[in-house]
Amino acid sequence: MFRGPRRLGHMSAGPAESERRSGPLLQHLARRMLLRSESALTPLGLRPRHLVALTVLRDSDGISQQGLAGTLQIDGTNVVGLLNDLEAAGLVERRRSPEDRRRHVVSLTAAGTKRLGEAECALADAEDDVLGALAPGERDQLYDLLRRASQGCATPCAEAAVAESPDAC
Amino acid sequence: MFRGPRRLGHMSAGPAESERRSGPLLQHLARRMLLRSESALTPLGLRPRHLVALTVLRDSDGISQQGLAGTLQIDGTNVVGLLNDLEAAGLVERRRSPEDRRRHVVSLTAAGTKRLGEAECALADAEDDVLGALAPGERDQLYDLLRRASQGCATPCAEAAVAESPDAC
DNA sequence: TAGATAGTTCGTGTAGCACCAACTATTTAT
DNA sequence: ATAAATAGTTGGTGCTACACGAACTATCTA
Repeated sequence: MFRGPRRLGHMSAGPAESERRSGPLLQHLARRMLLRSESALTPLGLRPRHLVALTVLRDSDGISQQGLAGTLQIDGTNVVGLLNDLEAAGLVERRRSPEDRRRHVVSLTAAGTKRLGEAECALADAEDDVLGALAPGERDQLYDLLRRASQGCATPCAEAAVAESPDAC
Repeated sequence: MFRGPRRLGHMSAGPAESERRSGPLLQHLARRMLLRSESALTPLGLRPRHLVALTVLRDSDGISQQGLAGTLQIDGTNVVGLLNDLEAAGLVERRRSPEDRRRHVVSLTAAGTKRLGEAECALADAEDDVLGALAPGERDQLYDLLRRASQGCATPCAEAAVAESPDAC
């Protein structure tokens, strides 16, 4: 039962169409993409999470490990292992920061940039598969939105949850 | 070393800017969203994965469990547990299909639709946090793209990987 | 000189899955 | 009618990607 019309214009409690959240869809599509990416990346010796790190590093080169932990939102101790992988493969470089010698400045190597490019080529099929319903222009649009969102919350996100908005929800 | 300009217009192997893939960014943002969603959903007795299922169910009501497994791309045996959770909470319903009585037709209950709406409200802060760099109109645009992509690969995706395209990559 | 901070290593725990086996109910093929 | 396939369920094992804690070094700051 209840397969009827979903009363779009309901007035009080029902969430208007505009109340829809991207979160669950983001997770859904990310998972689908993840599954297809794994096999595509294996020949390159990379895991999806490595690609995420490399992608983030391309946009924020010279970040500290702590900064990377903040951006990726994973624990610092796990960043170590992730970077160990990438550095062992010669894709990233850890250099001591001249200003604060406790810090490691992480950056892509030339090989890392190259490998990232190869990986993106290898992901073409996966993307065709998952985003097949979108026209090429729309995919560009999507990429643009994702990238801007990603850069926008580069680091500061972590403690912004205090803002008290009188949301009508 | 090699911090110099990244030779964007390189001619042969280097991936043009247009070769960028959404996959890694999708994963990145999905993770950020996931982390914030967990705490927001706890008071509602839901996990992020439940929200994904409910969201998918809203768009493909009356799907079979196998169909759901295909859409979510998780093993059928795990779908059982997921639906057990949701059914125990009264949010979804399993009815035997009249045409094929082996099948369970899964659909949102009224309570499920309501809870999903509440959850979407609860996710407002998380979304503000993660998609804060996007203007409201852009968020709508993003949602629209994600949803269309999601519906586009509803089920058939699984075995489409055979298409042989002469990609120049 | 003492304490904080960045990174490292090791170790434990957990959630979300995949995957296998065995079973029931039901449908389809022979 | 009987066999084989299919949808779902249950229970179990194992893996991966993390979180989180403890202990340590090097370095910076008070």
